[in-house]
Amino acid sequence: MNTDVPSPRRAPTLEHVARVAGVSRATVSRVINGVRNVDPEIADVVQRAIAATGYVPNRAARALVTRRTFAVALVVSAPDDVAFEDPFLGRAFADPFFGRVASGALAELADRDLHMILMRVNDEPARAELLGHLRHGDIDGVLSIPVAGTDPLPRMLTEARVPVVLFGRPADTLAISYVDATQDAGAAMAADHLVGRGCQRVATICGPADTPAGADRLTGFRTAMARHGHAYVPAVEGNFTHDGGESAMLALLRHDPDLDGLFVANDLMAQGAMLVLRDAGRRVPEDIAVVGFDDSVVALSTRPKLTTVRQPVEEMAAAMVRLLLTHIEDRARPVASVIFEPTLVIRDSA
Amino acid sequence: MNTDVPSPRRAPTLEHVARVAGVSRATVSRVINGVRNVDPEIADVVQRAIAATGYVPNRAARALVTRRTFAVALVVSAPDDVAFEDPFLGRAFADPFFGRVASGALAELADRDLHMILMRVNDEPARAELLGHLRHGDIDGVLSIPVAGTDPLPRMLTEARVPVVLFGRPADTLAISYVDATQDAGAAMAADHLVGRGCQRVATICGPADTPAGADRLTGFRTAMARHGHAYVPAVEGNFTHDGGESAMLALLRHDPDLDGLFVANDLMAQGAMLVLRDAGRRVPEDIAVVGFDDSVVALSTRPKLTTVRQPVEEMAAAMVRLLLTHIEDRARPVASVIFEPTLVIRDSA
DNA sequence: GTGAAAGCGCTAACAT
DNA sequence: ATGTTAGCGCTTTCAC
Repeated sequence: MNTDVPSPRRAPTLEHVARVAGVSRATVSRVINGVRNVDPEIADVVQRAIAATGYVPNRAARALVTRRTFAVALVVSAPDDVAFEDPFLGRAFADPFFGRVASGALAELADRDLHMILMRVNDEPARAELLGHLRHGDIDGVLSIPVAGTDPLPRMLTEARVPVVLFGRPADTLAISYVDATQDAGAAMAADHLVGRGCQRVATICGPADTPAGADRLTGFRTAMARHGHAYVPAVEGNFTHDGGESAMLALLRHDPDLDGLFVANDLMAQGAMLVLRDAGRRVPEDIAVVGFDDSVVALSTRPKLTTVRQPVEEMAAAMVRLLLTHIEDRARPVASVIFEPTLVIRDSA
Repeated sequence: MNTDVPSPRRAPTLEHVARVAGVSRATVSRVINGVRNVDPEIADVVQRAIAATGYVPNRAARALVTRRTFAVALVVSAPDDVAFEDPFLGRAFADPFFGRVASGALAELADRDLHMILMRVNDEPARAELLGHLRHGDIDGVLSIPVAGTDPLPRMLTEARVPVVLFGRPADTLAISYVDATQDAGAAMAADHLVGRGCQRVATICGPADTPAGADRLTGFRTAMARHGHAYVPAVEGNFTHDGGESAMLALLRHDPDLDGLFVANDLMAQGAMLVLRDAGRRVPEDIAVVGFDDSVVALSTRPKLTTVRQPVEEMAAAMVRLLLTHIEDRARPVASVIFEPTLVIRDSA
């Protein structure tokens, strides 16, 4: 192995490695990409040359020929009428939920040397641009976190036949891959727990009816309550924000002042609701037991600490990555979904 | 203009556009990159051809020759001993603060068609990899959010002479560009406000001494209090988390039970502190006035709502992007910093 | 099993 | 002012 090749000031290329190893570029390329047809002896020399030169493949060059960029987009998408300055969406990145998704996906991507490009799309030009990137091969696929049920992006992505995985089932019936948790089962756990501790007058603050998560949690909760003999459960819809939780709680209290159990469709709203309950002189859990959903960081910052249904968001995000990769590697692969089971985390509020 | 060129099933290339427009690739390239030497007439024909074909430049090809990828990394970095599962860092992405930075930077980048790659680096391999990407030209530059003062990354980036901008001034004296707010001035506003409303026994929950923000806010606060005749201000250090705020408040109360004013170095800790105060039977602001720092979303979810020093985080992040671009465009450009002024947002806690 | 050679789509000299 | 040409660094037939 020829060791006195001058080290270039630019990053070493395949060519350099090849010269150092005394072989051709093609062989080095084969070694790097793990193609079988390589003599172990030669492979070894090449490996040493790679180490000696500190060679790292150039992504752009590789992307140009393979038509894969080894980058996926994590997109937070919303319909046109939802501005990211809205309380609902302004939260998008600030929301602990988003942080967990990003975190889980990142861990899985980093292991594979894939880059994660963060994008926010909430208007037609942005959607067109995203599609352009995909079609053009600037991005290999997309992990999408839809924040509203009316978002047109999932359908566009599906029709463009582009690798995509959604967080949560799509609002419309769509042939699209997604990762979700059994929202209804989670809500049922909340119901069982509330009933189990003896609550008789139970209500719920549910999520927006046009979001699958909102709808499923409400249905699951009502079904389980019915099973326990509570045919009717008062529900007020909130928008998944802290303030939304406050207003919903106010409305609920006005209507049913003697509640002794409450299921809130996410922790942020539960936090708001608990503030209102305290202002109203209700003790939690003595007067009214409260169960949230998500197990986000805010569940630990309520007083008392929030009992809540935990979604394994990080693992779900990791699963999204794995699923997306199968689609990227085989464009013909049929859509699939991966469903996780939530768990009840019992703390002090119920 | 030749319009009957068959549309390729692959994304159109410069070549296609050139054929449609009846000119050479070079000319099309020139109009796309806004090089002057183009006949307005021809430029117009080319523009139409671009529109007709739906042409979008291929990033990989462009990156290969220009040695610019038009992508910057937003890195959340920490020293080796800080695991991202720590309460301190687990927050990283979940922290509303991070969300604001990402949001502000993204807006500025999107306007320029630059991609934002999210990275988390908290060990040596990750640091080496990041440096490799930079040196290799896989990434044009980095926006760094250091979460602890002892982080070695800023120095490494500086020494590698790579385009980088920090959020907040570096912990060490380093020739590095950064964007910051006048932390001491912000803390002084809190002091003035507390003294202005008549507080006599004032303490502070400060941030980690090894973070510039923590240190500056403490110094600024003490200096301003001294100016008002309060030579000594009790301080307990917290770690910028909700729980940290709780423990610090507990310690403070044990030591100085009769406080009537409190400055907390960030909103998250203020939230925790207020919970402890309530448990201790202290009314805010009647018994003790509380001022936070940041004006993050949690400032609106405390009871009473938190009076706090606002940092214009989104604008600061946008400034980081602009500063970074100057470094990317001119590698020899001397380091610079941009400093913003915080403002006091008066709500109900003080 | 290995090398030679062609190109991926683009920009930037260099000619004209 | 425009076209021609030579690569950027890599993968991938296709010969051998």
